[in-house]
Amino acid sequence: MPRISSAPVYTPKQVAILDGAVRVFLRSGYGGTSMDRVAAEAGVSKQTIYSHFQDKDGLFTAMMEHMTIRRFDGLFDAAHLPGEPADLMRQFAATFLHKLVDRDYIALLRLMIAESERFPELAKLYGRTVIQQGRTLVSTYFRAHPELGFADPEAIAHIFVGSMVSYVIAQEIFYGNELMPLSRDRLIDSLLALLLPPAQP
Amino acid sequence: MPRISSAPVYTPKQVAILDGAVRVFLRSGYGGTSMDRVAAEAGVSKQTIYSHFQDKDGLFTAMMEHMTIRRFDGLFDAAHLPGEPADLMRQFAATFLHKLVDRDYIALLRLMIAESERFPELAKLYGRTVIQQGRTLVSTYFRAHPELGFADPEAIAHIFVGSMVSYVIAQEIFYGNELMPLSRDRLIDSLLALLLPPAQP
DNA sequence: GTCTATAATCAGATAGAC
DNA sequence: GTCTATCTGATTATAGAC
Repeated sequence: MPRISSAPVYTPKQVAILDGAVRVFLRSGYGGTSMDRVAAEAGVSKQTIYSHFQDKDGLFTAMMEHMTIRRFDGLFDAAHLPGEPADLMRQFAATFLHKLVDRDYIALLRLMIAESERFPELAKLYGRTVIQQGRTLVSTYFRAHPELGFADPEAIAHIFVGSMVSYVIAQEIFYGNELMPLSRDRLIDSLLALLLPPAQP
Repeated sequence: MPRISSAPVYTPKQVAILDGAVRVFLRSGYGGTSMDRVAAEAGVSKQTIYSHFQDKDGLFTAMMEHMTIRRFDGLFDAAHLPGEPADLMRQFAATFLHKLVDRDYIALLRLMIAESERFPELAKLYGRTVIQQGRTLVSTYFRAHPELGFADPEAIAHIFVGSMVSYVIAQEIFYGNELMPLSRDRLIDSLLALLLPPAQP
């Protein structure tokens, strides 16, 4: 089965460099990361990095692609299970939110947004791998269940996925948990109440 | 009427510096901005900037606060109009989306997210001024209209506001407009269809 | 292939004249 | 208060030995 993006194959030393780069870039951002720091974190010399990756941009790009593909490859595979829409959608939402509310995931999202103008190809890769894949999966499911009565499955899919993404941004990045708490369960309950109103007898 | 945040008063020269800082920071980010560039853009010398603002961090903080307060002060004031919920909510959504889909607004949002870890007080200011204010306004409206039948008005308010915020992020920052077009009208139509299902006779 | 040492550049911050 | 000129440290990238 062909994938949207294919992951490059890396040698163990390259993986060590990438892992060090992940730790530093995700914590300090692009501008706040020095190649010396990456070298120290990866346990290699700086020249070794330059011999495997073209320059700082090349290392950053490789690391971000690596993370995006690794983290989301297969994320949506388990969602084709049978079952009642209410159960399936609740489980999908809970799994998706659980993946999103994660230190590394949030740092990756923040960095993708931060550098989306300087690295548009990275932003597009992320758009295809995460956002488009999620939205397409959900809208395909909605299309297969016309009894749900959605006139525009893609727009509904965006609302479903997008309110979870914005939840993470509001609560985790903009410190909403301190200012205006809102539990994941409350979000999921209200989402399902909107999408699956109780059937009329 | 007291406001959540009070805007500092700046002299004309300080405003000129801040305006130059806005242009450079929003375009190039924090790390990509040099004080020399800001000085050139503002038409003053670098030392003049340092005499008015403590250092690069201080200038950045002042500029971001300035933008946040200027841009959103009064944004939500006109939303207390009477009218049918369907009309009012459609107009609110259209106005809100129109404000959000704007070059400067998107650049500010991107920069806030990018620097939210290094400048947590800025992120909290943004959370209070934009996100919390929007969510509170909408949930207050929902509470005043119990006939809408929302069990958890705050969660519904998040879904309403959050799907618009994530729409901007997906379509404008992650190049969704090229990969998976979705017009504002389709989003608003589906949002209102979910929130305001046709009344049963 | 990998390391140590170094070159060249750049940016934040300041000194001192006017 | 504002400007020109400068200092200092950090950073990217490379040269050359092993």
